[in-house]
Amino acid sequence: MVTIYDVARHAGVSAATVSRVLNGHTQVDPTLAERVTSSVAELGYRRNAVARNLRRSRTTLWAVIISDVENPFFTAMVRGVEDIALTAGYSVVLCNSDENPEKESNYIAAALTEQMAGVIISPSSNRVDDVKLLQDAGCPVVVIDRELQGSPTDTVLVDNEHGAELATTHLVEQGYRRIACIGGPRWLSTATSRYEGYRRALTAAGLPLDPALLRFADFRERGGYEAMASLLDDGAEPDALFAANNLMTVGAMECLVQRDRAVPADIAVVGFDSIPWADLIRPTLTTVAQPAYEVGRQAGQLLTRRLAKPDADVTRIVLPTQLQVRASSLRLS
Amino acid sequence: MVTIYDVARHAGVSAATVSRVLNGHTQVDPTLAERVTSSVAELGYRRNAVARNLRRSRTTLWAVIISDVENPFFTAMVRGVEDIALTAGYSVVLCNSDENPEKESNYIAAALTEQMAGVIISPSSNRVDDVKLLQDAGCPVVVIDRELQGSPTDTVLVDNEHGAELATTHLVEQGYRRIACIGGPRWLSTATSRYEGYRRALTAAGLPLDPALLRFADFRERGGYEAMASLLDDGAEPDALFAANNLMTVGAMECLVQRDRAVPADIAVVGFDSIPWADLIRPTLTTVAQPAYEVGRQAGQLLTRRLAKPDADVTRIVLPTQLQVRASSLRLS
DNA sequence: GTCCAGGGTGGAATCGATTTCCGAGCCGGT
DNA sequence: ACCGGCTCGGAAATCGATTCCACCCTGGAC
Repeated sequence: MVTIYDVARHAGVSAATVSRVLNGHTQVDPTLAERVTSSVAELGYRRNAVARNLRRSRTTLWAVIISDVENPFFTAMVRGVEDIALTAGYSVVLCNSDENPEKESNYIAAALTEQMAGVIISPSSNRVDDVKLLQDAGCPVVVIDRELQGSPTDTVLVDNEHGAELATTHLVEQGYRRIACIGGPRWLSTATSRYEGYRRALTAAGLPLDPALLRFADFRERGGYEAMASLLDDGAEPDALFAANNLMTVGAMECLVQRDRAVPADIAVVGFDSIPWADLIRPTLTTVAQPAYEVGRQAGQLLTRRLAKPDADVTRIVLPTQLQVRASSLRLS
Repeated sequence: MVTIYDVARHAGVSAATVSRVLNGHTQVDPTLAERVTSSVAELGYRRNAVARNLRRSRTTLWAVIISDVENPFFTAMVRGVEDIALTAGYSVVLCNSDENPEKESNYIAAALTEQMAGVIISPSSNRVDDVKLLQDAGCPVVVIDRELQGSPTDTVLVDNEHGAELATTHLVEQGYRRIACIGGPRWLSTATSRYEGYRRALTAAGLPLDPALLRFADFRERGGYEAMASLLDDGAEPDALFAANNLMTVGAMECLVQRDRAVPADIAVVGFDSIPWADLIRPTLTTVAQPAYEVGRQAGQLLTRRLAKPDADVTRIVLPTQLQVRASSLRLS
């Protein structure tokens, strides 16, 4: 393995000079600099980032800890983070916590021991401890998608409550009266906000909040499927459904397809968060679209800002959601 | 920041002993060990992985360089890699090359400078140079999904040619005669193999290979859309389509929907690689399913094996594909 | 009682880069 | 000719862990 000393010897300078040329902080005689760069090329030298990071006691890596790699929302978001990271000279390490608090803790511990420059996380639990751990260790953190109570942290969210309210109101306006809701895990702020939006829309419309029409699942496809099945089996007779995330919407739809319930004739459906290729699904799905990529970008920008100014005020960004009406929620005349 | 020396001082032992306790390689007096562990807990010590990696000149990180995070095939595969990595004591760093050879080169360079323990890559070009670079530096590499000519490397593939042949033959058997093909970038082995399978099936059936029915796109949704549009606009009059990957299938379908071409009545469709929620798409899509998760697992296992035995023989694993017939390819009677 | 084997421990070197500190050389002004 | 100030290069310290090596101590063999 060729080290900086080999380069120095080959170029007839000291290791310090090689380092200076490589990092370009201070002035170096152009002649020497030229000798150094050509020696680097000739020997095929690549600097050892581990040694470098140790000495500088910081890295150029961001850990992005997301709760589900297979959810298109998160992958789109990661793209947004990546684009910011690259322009700011950082690389992104993607960690998949799989909605599992234990895996999440492990990744956080790893981020600390690996001296990551910063962490962007969508917490899968509302344990504040882990995030606190990072902050106490001086590691900048940005929380995305889900709000964390208790410790002030830079956060990027979408307007979940308003989105859910729009979706539900839309169903009301279409004339649906028995609007069921498949909510997410109660400990996630996204789930509670979306449920709250649903509730608000119902009361605003003067409709009762019927517990028989409520189910809470796990934000996964299978959970959505089972919640829908239970709604149908228990005879709650919903005429419409609001599902609180994309995967559960899909699961619910699959259940409806399997049981030959026509959408929207028998049951109208609105989902939260868009679904790839929503146009190919029949009927096309009405969804509350979230600016996933933009969430990632904003989180990236927040992190770069905090890296530059560790003591800046804590920021909380809320991005708007948008109701995209398609066929699945329209009242057939 | 608390270091191993702080722990040593607090526990009244030497740093060497602390290290021995932490790593558990050699025997340490249980009394001392106990003192060390409680000091670690009390001081909240976390070992500095950067320093550790420098000294041991190896890390416990795998870089997984995939060509598109937003393609469900790759995310499923990553899950497979992850599961193996975790049990083997490694962490996975996911890098998204975005089918961009330059980004890919950057990630490879980063993997080298960061002293990654190993790399799993789905190359977005057929430049062997980059992969050679890794191997020359002694960094174990496993190539997945796409074959790389020229240098022997552990590889995990699926049986692309056979899968494509099955798909095309199926269309032939359904009575279609003007079967179009939207292929992928010619420099990717997946694209050429799938095209080859298509070609073989046609000649086996005694059908001509009509250039008017051929398009080559970029494995992306937009590319599939445009290829389909061009097939329709140029009056090639296909009665069926074989699309060489999932995203292009979706793009083509979107084009067909937009132009009111009924599937399969006007044009039958078979896609390579499955699509999430294929059951919700109308008509349901016939696809060649790949064992994405299993590809990842096998790649992970190959990597652990090579890490254990750097000189083991090069392995090439080919996993089977499977035709899943759904509505989009059936001849309506 | 002496010697030897061997487990357990601490001191110090080491990994490969960065960065501080200091001295050498050069320039222009007096 | 001398001096102050400035630029640039090199020697050496440093980051925080691991690990080699030397030493001590204990117990068993003779």
